[in-house]
Amino acid sequence: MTERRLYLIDAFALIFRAYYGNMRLKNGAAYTMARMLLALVAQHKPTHIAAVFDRPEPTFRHEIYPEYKANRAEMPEDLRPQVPLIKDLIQALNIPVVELAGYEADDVMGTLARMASREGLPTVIVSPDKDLLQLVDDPGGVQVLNNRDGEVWIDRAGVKARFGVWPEQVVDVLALMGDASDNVKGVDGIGEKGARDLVDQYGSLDAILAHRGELKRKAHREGLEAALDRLPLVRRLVTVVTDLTLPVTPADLAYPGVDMAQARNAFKALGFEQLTKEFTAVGSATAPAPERRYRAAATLADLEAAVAACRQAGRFGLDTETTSLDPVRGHLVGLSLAWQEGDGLYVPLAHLKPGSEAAEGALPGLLPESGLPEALLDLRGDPEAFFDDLAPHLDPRNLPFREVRRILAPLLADPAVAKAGQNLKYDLQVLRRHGLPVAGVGDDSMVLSFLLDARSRHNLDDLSSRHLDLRPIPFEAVVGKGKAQKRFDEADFDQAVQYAAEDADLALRLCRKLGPLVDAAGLERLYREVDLPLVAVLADLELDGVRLDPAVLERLAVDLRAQREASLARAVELAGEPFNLNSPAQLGRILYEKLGLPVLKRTDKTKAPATDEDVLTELAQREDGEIAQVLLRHRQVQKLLSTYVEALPTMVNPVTGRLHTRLHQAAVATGRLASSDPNLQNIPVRTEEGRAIRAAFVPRPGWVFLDADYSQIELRVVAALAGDPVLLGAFERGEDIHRRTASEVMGVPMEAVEPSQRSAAKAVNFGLLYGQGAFALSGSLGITFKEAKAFIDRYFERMPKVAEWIEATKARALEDGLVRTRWGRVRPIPDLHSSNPGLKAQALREAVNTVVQGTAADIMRRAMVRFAQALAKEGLAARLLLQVHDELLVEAPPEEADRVEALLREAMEGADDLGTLGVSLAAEVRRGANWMECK
DNA sequence: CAATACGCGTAC
DNA sequence: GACGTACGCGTATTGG
Repeated sequence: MTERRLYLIDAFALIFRAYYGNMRLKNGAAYTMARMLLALVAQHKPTHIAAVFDRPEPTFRHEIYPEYKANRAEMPEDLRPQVPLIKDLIQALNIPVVELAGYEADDVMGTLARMASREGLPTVIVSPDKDLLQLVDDPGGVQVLNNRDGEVWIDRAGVKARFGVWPEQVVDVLALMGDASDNVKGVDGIGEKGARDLVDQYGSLDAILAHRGELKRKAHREGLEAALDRLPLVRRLVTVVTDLTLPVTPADLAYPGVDMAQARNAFKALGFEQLTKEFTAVGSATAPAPERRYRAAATLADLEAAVAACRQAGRFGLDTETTSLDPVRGHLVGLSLAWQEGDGLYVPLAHLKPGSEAAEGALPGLLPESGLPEALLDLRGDPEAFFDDLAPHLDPRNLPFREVRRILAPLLADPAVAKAGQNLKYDLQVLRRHGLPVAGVGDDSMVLSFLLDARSRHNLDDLSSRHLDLRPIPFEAVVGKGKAQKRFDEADFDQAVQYAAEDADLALRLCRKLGPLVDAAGLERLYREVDLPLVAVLADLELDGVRLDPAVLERLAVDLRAQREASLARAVELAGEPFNLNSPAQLGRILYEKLGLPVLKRTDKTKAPATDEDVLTELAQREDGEIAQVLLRHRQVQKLLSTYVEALPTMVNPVTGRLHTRLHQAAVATGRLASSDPNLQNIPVRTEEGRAIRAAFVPRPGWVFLDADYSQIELRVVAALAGDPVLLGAFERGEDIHRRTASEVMGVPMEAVEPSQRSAAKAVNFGLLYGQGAFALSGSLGITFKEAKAFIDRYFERMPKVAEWIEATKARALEDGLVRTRWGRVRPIPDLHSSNPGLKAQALREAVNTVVQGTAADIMRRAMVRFAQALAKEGLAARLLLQVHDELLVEAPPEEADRVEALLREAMEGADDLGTLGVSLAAEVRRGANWMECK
């Protein structure tokens, strides 16, 4: 018999969470609410339960304080109609709905909880709202279940731990800090932290008031003095009422359990197909779990049998579990193999003993500050020694790493056995760092999904529900969320097994499903010859990293900090008061309210007066514009310092001494790669000062950098796709394309083109790629709209094929609702048929730009694969370090430099071998002792 | 405290 | 309305 307990659901709080968690589906809030309640009922088997709602009528709080909740936004349009549906749904689940006019759900729950306590019935309040912590009372009394972050139970000690004070002190804290969302003002100068500290120190609000003259902080003393009259009212507003007269008693809330048929009818009426199906099954009172054959390997013989089965199958799903999402941090905790659908074997390697002290620093072999496994990072360390050190802390259910490695290594390294995974790049990196190199990347569900639709989401959860109609165990369900989040090696063992084995199974199933779709879409070659081999190329690139010389940046930092201080001082002097130069809001007040400068532009979202570079440049021209000038300089310096000069050195990996960026293959809708942590695709180059940062990027000692740029690759793509003879001719003759454009459009001979004419032509050429209009061109060139329009018109007159191609591309996009690159990569563009003319125009620009940018991106991907293959074939030591859209950075030993340069040029210039473009590609290679010298 | 939004600025 | 694709920093707000 389960323990008697009353569960009180804070209905609106959960509904809002359900709503924001599932906005995309029609009736998404109702659906998610149903799922949450079913999970709660299945997991906790409550003996008593109620869903408590707020009523729309004003409450006693409005009566004693008219402004109560006056700032509340209306309920979202698409949520309001769901509320009655949700009420019906809850009742269909046999859960009683309780509400009382004039009082909020909090008060009803408070009263019910107190009544239950008196009857000896323990109560659990399910809510993320901190206000309810005041009701907590144990042992055997009231607990709060915050199921926002996984599941967090909060008892008296929990309130103290999370909120800093005991439950009976919560109202005092709330009174001091107020509640912005209810429009209740607390004490000026006291925020949440201040309130907690004060109550903790003095014990209660009354005690604080009695000692208000002695408080340390002036702001606290003055704030309290000013709020003295208001505080009793505030305290009453935030206090939950526990003595209402209710039409129900806890005994009335006994829970009979879900009635399958009744629930099924409700789900069906709401159109929840999956749930309807689940509840159609005969049998138990709760939703039947789909059959899982997921288990952990208990012995090495289990593993050996699995390896044999994988070999037999010729391909298997592979997934690794680690202590960190960052592929160059953390260590292997286990790995999963799945060789037939529905099965999955998890191999546990480094799960900690339950309840063992798992503080990061306490684990042997981890660098104390970063938690990095030292032995594993530089690829030369000894992973087995690391696991030996770990052994005393490990759960006995783990298998010994040394033996597992011996058994698995040949399978993983065998290119004839295909590995299927979700984001295999990550697994490749983790395994290689543990002395388990992988060959035979057979399929990657993330890469497949990206090829089919570059716009959608590609994580395992989304893919599984979209393509398999399965909802995998959420990662958070295993490790928790927020403060209570654990590392994977600390998670519950059995849950970890299910989660991990499922991932390998799902990846295998997704690849089986998506592979044929990619083939059917005519994308097989793009997948097999570009995107799939790119996975291993990027894995290596990221692991290699690039060397950074911190001394270069430190010198730069000293100089820039001095400049920043000087401009700060001058700006404050000109403003007449101190302010935060980094705050556009504060800056706006100074510029436009205090100094009375004219507002030239407003921001898009909030219509606040803009303070961007354009505006400041304009203001700087004025007599009283010195402050704008100073700010421009400050902005530039601050940007360089905060984003690059001070940030980059902190991201250097302490073991490798190198910067390991991440390159994302399935991130950019056009097919470009994206770089992050740090982003090395936006290192400054335009200004001299910014460029100096590139001098800190250096090859390993004794080696050289080779840096290769595609020349005008996007314009070449346009020329080829449009078949424009003027542009194609210019490229074939190796001419300066902007000069040629100027010559054609302005009707002057090539040698007579003025620099200003060339730069105008250059602007038009770039604008072309983005679908720029005359208005924007006039702005960027500082000419009139009329002049710009005439310029563009003449451009298309001289190059009519380009105009035709643009129109044809738009027409095709409108017909298909999507665009494709030269090699078939797909990007759906939903707004193409928008009734909003602005959105539609934007969609058309996106369509044209995507074909150009995406085709160039495909070519660059292919070039990277070709180059990596060439290096491997010739057994060279040179390494590919970075890709910046049209540029590849390589480091090589000096004796390899000539050969590598030839290979690099060949790889890039011949990279349209998947479907000839019809224009020659040109790559320019430079050498240098640092990245700056390569420009 | 953390997550999120915003304004801004860097790259190609 | 009027130029496409990204990522990151600092500030300010929110958390229902």
